[in-house]
Amino acid sequence: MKRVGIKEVAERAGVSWKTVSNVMNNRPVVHPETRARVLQAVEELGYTPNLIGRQLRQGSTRAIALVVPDLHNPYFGVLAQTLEHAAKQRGYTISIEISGGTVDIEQHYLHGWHGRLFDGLIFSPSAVTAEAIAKRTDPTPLVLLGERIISTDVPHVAIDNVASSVDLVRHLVEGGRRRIAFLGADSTGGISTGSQRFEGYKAALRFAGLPYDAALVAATNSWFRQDGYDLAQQILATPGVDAIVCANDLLAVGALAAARDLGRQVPSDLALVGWDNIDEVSYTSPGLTSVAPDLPALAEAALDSVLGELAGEVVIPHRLMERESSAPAVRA
Amino acid sequence: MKRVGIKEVAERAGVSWKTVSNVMNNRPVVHPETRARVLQAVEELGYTPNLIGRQLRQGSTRAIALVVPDLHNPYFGVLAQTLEHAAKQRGYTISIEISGGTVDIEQHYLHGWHGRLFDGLIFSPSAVTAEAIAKRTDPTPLVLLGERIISTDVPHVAIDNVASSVDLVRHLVEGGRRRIAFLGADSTGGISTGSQRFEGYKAALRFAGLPYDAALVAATNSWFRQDGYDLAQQILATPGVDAIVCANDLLAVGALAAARDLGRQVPSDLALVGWDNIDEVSYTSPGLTSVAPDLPALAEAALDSVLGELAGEVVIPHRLMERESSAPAVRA
DNA sequence: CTGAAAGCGCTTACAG
DNA sequence: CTGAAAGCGCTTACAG
Repeated sequence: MKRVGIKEVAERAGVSWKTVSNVMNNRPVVHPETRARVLQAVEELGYTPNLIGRQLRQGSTRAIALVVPDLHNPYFGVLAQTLEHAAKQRGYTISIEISGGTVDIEQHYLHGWHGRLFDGLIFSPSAVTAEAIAKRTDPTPLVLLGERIISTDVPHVAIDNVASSVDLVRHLVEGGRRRIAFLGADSTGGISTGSQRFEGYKAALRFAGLPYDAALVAATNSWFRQDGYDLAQQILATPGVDAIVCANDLLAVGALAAARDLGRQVPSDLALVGWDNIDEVSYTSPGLTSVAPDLPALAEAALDSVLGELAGEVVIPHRLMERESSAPAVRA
Repeated sequence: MKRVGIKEVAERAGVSWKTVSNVMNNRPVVHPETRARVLQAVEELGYTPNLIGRQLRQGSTRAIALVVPDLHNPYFGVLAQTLEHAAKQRGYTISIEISGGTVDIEQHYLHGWHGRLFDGLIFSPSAVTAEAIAKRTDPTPLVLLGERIISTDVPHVAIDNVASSVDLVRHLVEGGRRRIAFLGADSTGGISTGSQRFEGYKAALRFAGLPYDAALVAATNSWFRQDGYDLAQQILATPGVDAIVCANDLLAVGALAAARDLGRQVPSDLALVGWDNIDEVSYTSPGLTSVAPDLPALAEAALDSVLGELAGEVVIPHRLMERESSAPAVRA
């Protein structure tokens, strides 16, 4: 089936192909009757404009790449969908790119090896270092999601990870928890989402007058359910733990399964909390308390930033979604 | 920052830009020394080829769109990632497109209004009708995921939905279940994934000599956790139900929550099973039995089909992942 | 092995 | 309001 081009349409409508272009782009300069003739020809021939030609000429694709590490975490799927919705309002498209958390692929996007296919990059960094980002020469606008990587002046958008962590710990303390563990500290020592949540945890413990105990901290940069399961087993070997702050919901889901297998009751003898508020945590037993980022706000801010309407750092509101997993401990 | 083009590279290397093109495409015709000079110029100038130019010239993007209804279902994220991995081996890219389950957007892709951005379409149909697909004139190769929509000869790739449903029901019967409900029958009456799973359910009941009871069937084409929760409540109002076959895992997760809220014990007085084998069902309490499609096989078949190396219908192997939710009933 | 020309399908000034 | 020309950045034959 031969593809029909703008020339065939012009010929059938008896106009120049420039006029067809004007009609397709809804420019007001076309005589209504001419426009009608053109539209009819378009209809009859089933013409659809070739966007590649337009993109080449305009030097823009009106597509923005969202680079995420892994779609096994449903948070990223929902994030992508929220962004897609917001981008559409502005006449842009979101392209979901999976980095697999590998340095190679992350670099690929950072350094423009994607070949101008995107007008901007919304980047959820995983493996790449701050230096690599700083060395960047590719002019594609970039915004980072999550914590600022130290020493770069790249714009970034995130909730306040320290504050939200403090909120969680205060909530646990108010519920009577005293031996609160942390699962998901950064294992590389950089500034990351995990490290900031860990900072908030330590600050809140201090404020509450609770001792910090390194035995109650498990470090990992792999945040899947199985990691939560394995590390919670480890944490719960220490006696007396009555709560675990998990650096994301997937870890909390895994920790919940571990608690169950160890015969620990949630929430009566163990509280569990996390971040992201993925759909799943409303349906676990018990439901898991989670920090919910304002996803629509995040999407708007990321787009504003990547489209050059906003610079620097943006802090997104968050909300503590309290569920049964952190209900007050039953005091003896 | 001005973008550097192929001409600047050619100039700096002292060759014609055609030679640069030859080097970039790893064509063997270039003198090693010339190639080295070119590569050095590329490096020094930070040149990255503009893929839009190439795509326009070649009439191909080497990108395949995966059109899915909604990324709130984690199955589609994992499917996308599997496809992406498989496509990369073949030098192709996957573009995840979200239809929102709306006819408009589905039509958009089916009828080529995407503007030649994709060399092929892997389509998980949700709202679109068989007629709309049959009326298609756009020449972009198309493969459907899931059940064949009746009366079209478009290639499709799916597990055997009838057989897998029979497998589930037999498993339940062997576990001693006798009043088995079905959640997720097609509410529109067409041929769909839901309708085929429902057919398998009815066939298996008949084979097992169990009566079919319409009161035990809940129809819905919305397959999220909340739908499962609501409809399971409804089904469980009928006394004696000892198992529910849910048309996907999300429905089963919702049904599990409903059972819990109604004080029903899973699996001792109610068994629950589903399809898709999403990660989540290994961590619910109890774990949910699910039909696992062979995702890598599905990805390969979908690519073979859309790239024209395979025609017609492909049936993908599936496996029954037995978990605690369908453990044999304790007989009195 | 390298060079000069043409063309992919559009849009962008510029005339008329 | 419409037309003829040029050009976006590449690759594809075709000569040499």
